[in-house]
Amino acid sequence: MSDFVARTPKQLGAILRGYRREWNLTQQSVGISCGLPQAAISQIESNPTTTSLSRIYRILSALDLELVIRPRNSGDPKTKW
Amino acid sequence: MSDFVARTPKQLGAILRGYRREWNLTQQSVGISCGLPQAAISQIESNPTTTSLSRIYRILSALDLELVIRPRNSGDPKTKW
DNA sequence: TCGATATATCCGCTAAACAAGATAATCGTC
DNA sequence: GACGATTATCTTGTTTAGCGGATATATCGA
Repeated sequence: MSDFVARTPKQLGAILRGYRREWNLTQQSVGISCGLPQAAISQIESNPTTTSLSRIYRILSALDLELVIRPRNSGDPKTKW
Repeated sequence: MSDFVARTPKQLGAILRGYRREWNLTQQSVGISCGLPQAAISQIESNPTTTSLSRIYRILSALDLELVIRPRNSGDPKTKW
């Protein structure tokens, strides 16, 4: 659990939304804790394609999340080394 | 190995650069394979703070990488569940 | 050290993100 | 259905990323 691959910006937005709801936070409260307006949180959760990295990172820290980069086949048991 | 936490945009850029070099690719070739000018790759590798997610994703796919979101304490052995 | 390759930085222009504020739509609950 | 709370969608003005294209500055090998 608690390890989500975000293969597209939209998936990333959905993941952020999922974590926010898991913590029972509103877009407003998340926005306040990371200095973004509620409208921005809404937009980012639905489609952050054109959003800047800085905004993403602000939300990540507000939700106490981290971002990991790894090769695509990392999760495939057949190609573990 | 091959699992890097990008705690800041700059770290993310450094990780992308590391992977590119591991594959022995130039900024130009990466740029061509993902439709970005070489200058953009350079800028993103050094400090992608203000870069859009779409650009990041384009590079990720060019380098065959994926992005994972997880709680901050995920890597701490003491707090595994 | 020289030459070639690779990387960094600069130009003007356009399109679009961003900020602030307001409002509209939606959801859950009674 | 009505209400409050939450989320989505506008508006206007300002800032800045992104694009193309070119050029400078490393960096590396011979």
